[in-house]
Amino acid sequence: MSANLEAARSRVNALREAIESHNYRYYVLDDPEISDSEYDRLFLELQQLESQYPQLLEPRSPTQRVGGEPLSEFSTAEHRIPMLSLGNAFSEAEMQAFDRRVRESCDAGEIEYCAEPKFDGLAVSLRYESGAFVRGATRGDGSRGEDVTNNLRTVRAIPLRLRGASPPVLEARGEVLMLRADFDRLNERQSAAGEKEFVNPRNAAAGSLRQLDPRITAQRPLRFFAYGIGDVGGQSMPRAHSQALDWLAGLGLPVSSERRVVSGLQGMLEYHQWMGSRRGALPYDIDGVVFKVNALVMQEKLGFLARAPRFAVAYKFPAEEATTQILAIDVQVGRSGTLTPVARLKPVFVGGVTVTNATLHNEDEIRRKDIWRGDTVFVRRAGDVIPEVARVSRPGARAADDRFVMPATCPVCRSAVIRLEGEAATRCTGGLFCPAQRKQALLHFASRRAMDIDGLGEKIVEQLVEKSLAVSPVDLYGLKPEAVAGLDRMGGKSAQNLIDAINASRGRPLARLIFALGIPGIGEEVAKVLAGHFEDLDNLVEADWGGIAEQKKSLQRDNAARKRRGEPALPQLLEGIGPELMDSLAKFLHESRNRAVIMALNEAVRPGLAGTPRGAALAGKTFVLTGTLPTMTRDRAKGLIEALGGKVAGSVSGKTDYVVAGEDAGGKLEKARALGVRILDEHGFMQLIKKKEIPDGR
DNA sequence: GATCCTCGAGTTCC
DNA sequence: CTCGAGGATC
Repeated sequence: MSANLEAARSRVNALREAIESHNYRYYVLDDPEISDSEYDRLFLELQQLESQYPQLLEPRSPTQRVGGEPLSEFSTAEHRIPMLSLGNAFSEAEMQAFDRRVRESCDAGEIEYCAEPKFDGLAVSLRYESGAFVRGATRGDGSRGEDVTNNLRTVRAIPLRLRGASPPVLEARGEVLMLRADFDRLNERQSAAGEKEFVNPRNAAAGSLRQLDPRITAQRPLRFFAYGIGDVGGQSMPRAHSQALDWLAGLGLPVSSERRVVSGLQGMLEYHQWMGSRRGALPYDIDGVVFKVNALVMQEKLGFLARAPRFAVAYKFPAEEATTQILAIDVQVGRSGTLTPVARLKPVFVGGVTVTNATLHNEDEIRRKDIWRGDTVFVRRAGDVIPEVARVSRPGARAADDRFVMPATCPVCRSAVIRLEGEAATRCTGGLFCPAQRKQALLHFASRRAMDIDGLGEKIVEQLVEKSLAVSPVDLYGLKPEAVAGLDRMGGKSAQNLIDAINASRGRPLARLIFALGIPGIGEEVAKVLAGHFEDLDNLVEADWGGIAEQKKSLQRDNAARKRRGEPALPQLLEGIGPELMDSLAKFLHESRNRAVIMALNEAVRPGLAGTPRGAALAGKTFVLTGTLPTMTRDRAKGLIEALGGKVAGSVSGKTDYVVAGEDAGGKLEKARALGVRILDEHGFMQLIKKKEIPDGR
C-alpha cells in the first residue's frame, strides 16, 4: 500500500513537472515539444492518479487551477504601486516631441528605448510570494482594482509557480487577452450553444475575466503577456527594462516575442511602421506600440506625471474609420445645463463595436466640420473608445432644414438658452427648474465618486423627478419606502434596498458631499481642498470670499518674494482655487435656496472628514530616513515631512509609522521589515505626501 | 504674456 | 478618453 503510494507520489510529481514544463514551452517559448493530444493524455493521467490518491492533491497542481465556489461579488484589491496609464502619441511630430523631452531631461544624445506591441486586452497585476501565485487583480482605476485571483488561476499561460530562483515578492504586470483564432472558435461554440456571441476579442476577454464563477473562465481561452514589474522585493533589479522582461520570461511568465530594443527617434518610427505592417499577421489585436526608456536610472530621473510615467509613450495606430449616415442631430441637456448636439447614426461597425451615437460637442464643432443632417460621414473611435465624427465624406441632399441650428429654448424645459461670450457651450437657463438638470444633479449626487448610493440609477431618478418625490438631493433622505415601492420596476424588497443604500450614504466624507453638490467648476479635487480648509459646511457657507481672495493674493506675492530670496515657500492657501472658482462658489453659496439645501444636507448626512487633506497632513506621524534617496537630500526630505506636521526620528521602533529607504539602506530597513513598519522608496514617499489626506477607507 | 499641467465636464458601449 | 478652461509657473 505504502509502496504503491510512494510510486504514485513520484509519478504525480513527474507529471506535474512535465505539464508545467510543457506549459512553459508552449506559452513562454512558443515552441511546444509535444502535441496537444499528448499533453491532454498527461493531464488525464495526473487527474486519475489524484482522484485515486486524494492525499496527493495540492493547490499548486496544474489540475487545481479551478478552485473555490462562485463569488457573489469581487473584493477590491489595492495596488500598493499604482497601475498607471500611458501618454499617447498619434503622429511623428508627437513622437519627436516625446524623444526631445526625454533627451533634454536626461541630458543625453541618442536614447535607447525598449519597444513592444500595445496589446488590446485588459491590464492585470499578478502577485507572487516565494514563487507562488497568490493574488491577481484588474487595473481598475489604477489604485484599486478587483481581486480576480481565482479566475486568473485558470489561465494556463499564467504559471502557478515561478521557475528557478524566484524573489520573495514579485508583482508582475501585463495584459490578459484572447487570440483572434481562439475568439473565432469561442464564438462558433457560443452560437452553436445558442449563447450570445462576443463582439470582439477584447470584450470576450474582459467578459471572461469578470465571471464570478471561475469554472466559466476556465473554459475561455485566455492568454497573458507580461510587460513590466510593479513591485519586487528582496531582489536587485536589472539595469534596463529589456533585461527585466528577459528576467520575467526566465521566471516562466510569457513576454511578447515582438519586443526589441531600438535606438532614438528613428528606431521608434521604424518599429512603429514595421509593427503596423505586420499587424494583421499577428495572432492577437494590438492598437499601437509602446516605447519605454530602457535604462532604469533614466526612468527614475524622468519620473511621473499625474497619471502616466514620463519615460514611456504609446504610439497608436491610426483609428479604423467607417462611413455611415447621419440620421438626425438631437440635443441633450447635461448636469450644468450644457446643450450638447448628438449625431444619431445609421448603425455602423467600427473599431470592434456597433456605433449608433456620436457627440458633436457644440455648435462651433459642427460648423467647423460642416456637418449637416443626411450627410455621409467618417466615424472612428477616438482612442478606440469614444465614437467621433471625423469629417464629412459626402454631403447629403442638404435642404435648408438639414442644417443644424442650436435651439433658442431648452428642448426639455423650454427655458431660454444662452451662450456666453467666449464660451463654446450653449446653456439652458432653467437651472433646477429644468427636469433634465434635476435628474442629472441627482444622478451626480448618487454617483460612485460622490455619495455612492447603489441602485439609484437613471430609471429610478427619472421617476422620482417626474413624480416630484425628489426635487433636491436632501429629499432622498426623507423618502418613504411606501412611496418608492409605488414606482415602476420596484417591489417592496428593492424599495427597501434603495432606502438602505441612501441611509448608508449618511456619514460619508465631507469632500464627497461637497463634490456631490455639483457646484459649477467644483470637481473631486477642488472639493477635497475645500473640505480640508473649512472642515465643515457651516464654515464653507459663511466664508467671506472677498477676504479670502485678498489673503490669497498677498500670500502669493509673499511667496514670490521668498522665492527670489531662495527661501522655501509657505503652504499655498486653497491651492488650485483661483478667482474664477471663488466667484462660482460665492455665487452658488449666495443663493438662499442653495444655502437651505446645504444646511439640510448637513443635518441629514452629518459628513465625516475621511479622505480630507489637511495643512498638517502628516501630523502625529513619525518617519525614519535611511540610505541615500535618488533625487533628494535627506535634509529636503526632512523639511518636507516637518512642513506637513510629521516628525523625523533617528531610529526605528514600534512607534515608527514609515521608513523612507534609499540606496544602501542598512540596519534600520531590516528592523522596519522585522517590525512590519511600512517602507517607502522615494517615489512612494512623494506619492504619500502628494495625497496628503486621511485615508478614505472605501 | 506664454506655456505647461491639472482638473472638470461630457460622452459611448457592454 | 478628450477637450477646454483655469491655475501655477517662468
